[in-house]
Amino acid sequence: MNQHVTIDQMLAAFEQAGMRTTRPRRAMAEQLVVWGAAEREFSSEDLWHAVQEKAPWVGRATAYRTVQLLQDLGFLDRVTFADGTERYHVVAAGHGHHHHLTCEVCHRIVPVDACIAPAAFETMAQQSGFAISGHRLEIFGRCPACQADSLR
Amino acid sequence: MNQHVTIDQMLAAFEQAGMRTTRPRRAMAEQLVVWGAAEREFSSEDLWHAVQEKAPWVGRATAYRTVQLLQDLGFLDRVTFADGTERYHVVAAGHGHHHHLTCEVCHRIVPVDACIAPAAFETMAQQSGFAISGHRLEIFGRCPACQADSLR
DNA sequence: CCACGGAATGATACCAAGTGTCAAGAGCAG
DNA sequence: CTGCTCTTGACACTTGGTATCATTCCGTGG
Repeated sequence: MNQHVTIDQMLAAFEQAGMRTTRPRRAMAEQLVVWGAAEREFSSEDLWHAVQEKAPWVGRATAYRTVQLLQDLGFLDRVTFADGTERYHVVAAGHGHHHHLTCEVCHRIVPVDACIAPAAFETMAQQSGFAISGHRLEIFGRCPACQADSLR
Repeated sequence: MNQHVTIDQMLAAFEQAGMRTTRPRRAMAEQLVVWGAAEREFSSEDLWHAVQEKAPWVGRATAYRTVQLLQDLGFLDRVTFADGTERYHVVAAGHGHHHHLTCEVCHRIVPVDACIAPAAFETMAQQSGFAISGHRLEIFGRCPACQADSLR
């Protein structure tokens, strides 16, 4: 469990979705695997810049399109930080429903399993009449390293 | 309870915070009270446009500044919708900690009291070592009216 | 009632992030 | 290899928000 995603998995997902495995997509998958292993978060713009160092011919629009795509395919998670910025990170393979605890200083991300009780959803659905389809939970804090830093 | 905010309350809050009750702020407070009563959500840009009809001399920057300010003062809540857009709405007076259930079609907002159990925060704090400082929970669904619409 | 100091404003320029368009390029099936 | 079509790259454009700064106008103290 908590295995990091491989390039082959991403490319296979493209094929399976009836999409082509093109050179730009391979280049970006490579970069994302690296960032996934390092558990680093990034914006679409970041991805574009990083990929350009290895493959300068990749266009900006393509980077944005690919991030959108990989998000839809479930390889990327959009995470909101305490300062309101939104970035992405590579979701670990075989990781089910979870949310994110993020450091408001260094932006480190820790997945957490905690969530609202299903019964609570049931209750609010009945009280409001809504058909509930999804939710997002973001938890903010300061990671151990940044707590230590602020004491100095 | 669940009383809507009045213009006087907003202006009093400005004074109490050592800020001036200027003409633009009055104009925006008026608009916000209307939207608050109608439980309508809006962006900073929306506010600017709306206020301009009554007070064309109000500048864009001022609208943005005022929204930021009122958010800090606790009169406005930032709400995230299912499509990822972020907008504001006037928080009802005397309403404590709560989250939002939003309609993914018409953007209607319903406040809900449900939240994570304090014990769960305790657990994740201990497991991760983080000092937890805050959180955001957004719940998405389809309101009764929009469910009915989609059947037609 | 007036005058003054500084907060607040409005105009404008600017910036970052993301989208739409479309001709050209390149997977992949046959 | 060939051709169809998905995908791309370039770039103009839009949107949403911020920085700057001279000018305005609150609100206090006289």
